Amino acid sequence: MITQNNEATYAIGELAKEFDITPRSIRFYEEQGLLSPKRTGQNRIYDNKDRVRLKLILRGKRLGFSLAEVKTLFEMYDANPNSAVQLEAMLAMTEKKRAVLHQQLEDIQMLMTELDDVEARCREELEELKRGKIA
Amino acid sequence: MITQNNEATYAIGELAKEFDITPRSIRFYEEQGLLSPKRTGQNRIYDNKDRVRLKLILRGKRLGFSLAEVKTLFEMYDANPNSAVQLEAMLAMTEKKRAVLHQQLEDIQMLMTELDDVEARCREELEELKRGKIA
DNA sequence: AATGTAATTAACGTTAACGTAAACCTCTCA
DNA sequence: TGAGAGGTTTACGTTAACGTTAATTACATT
Repeated sequence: MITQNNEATYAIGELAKEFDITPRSIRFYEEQGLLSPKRTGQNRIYDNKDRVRLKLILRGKRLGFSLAEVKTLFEMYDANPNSAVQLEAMLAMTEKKRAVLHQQLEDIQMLMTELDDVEARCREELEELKRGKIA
Repeated sequence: MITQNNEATYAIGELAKEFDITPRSIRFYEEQGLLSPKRTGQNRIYDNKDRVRLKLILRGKRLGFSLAEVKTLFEMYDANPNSAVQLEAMLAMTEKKRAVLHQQLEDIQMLMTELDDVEARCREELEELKRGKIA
């Protein structure tokens, strides 16, 4: 879709298809204060800045950030774009996330070890059953 | 607590303390059909079998099983204790869980790589800011 | 005019595992 | 006898990120 002043705009369905999400999700992001597209009457019209924001939202999600976290990042950026403060806040968040991931890695590895144990015991008992030791 | 016939029993608060959970949790497990203690009037009285069950519930949770999954394991075991069928069902569940964990491991490792990228870019921009290239 | 496609708002539903009152009983110890 | 400790049931609240109607509107095509 092209408007008079040569600016690309998008309908909600277009963005939804492009990023493989539902329109419901996009409206939800708006409801949460992460997007604020223009309107044509009732219909939402997204411009390039909106599209970039949406991209950033999805990227943040892939990185394991909650929508609330993405929102605070946006707010910091809007208040003070590309400042040292903003960049350091970003670093702080990635550090925090990294710590969480590290903990999760350890948890999962412990679980796997425990699963190994449980499996081993199961297999032993099955062997005994087959040999008729119990049955 | 000791009864006439020399069988150890437990009040809900005792078990809660021993396993470091709340009485509410224990009641919830009962509500979900995972426990069925005797009663003295209204009060719940847990015997050794109940205590073992509770232990197994918590162990299952540590292993990443949902209460619903633990319940099906219990039901299978109750129907046919220590049978090959039961043991193989257990193995099937641990295998499934192992696959999930493996996927999670990969996801987390990808996230960490992405975080590395983001961090590196942040640090570069910070450097530029310090050198006054932008400011 | 009828049909189809895409959009809108509002609001309840979903999942898991409890947390959190509220209002009550009941025993024990000082 | 009065305070406190611990027990009970019932039932709504919590969290996140949407899914899923429903009822309506608007535009385009046939």
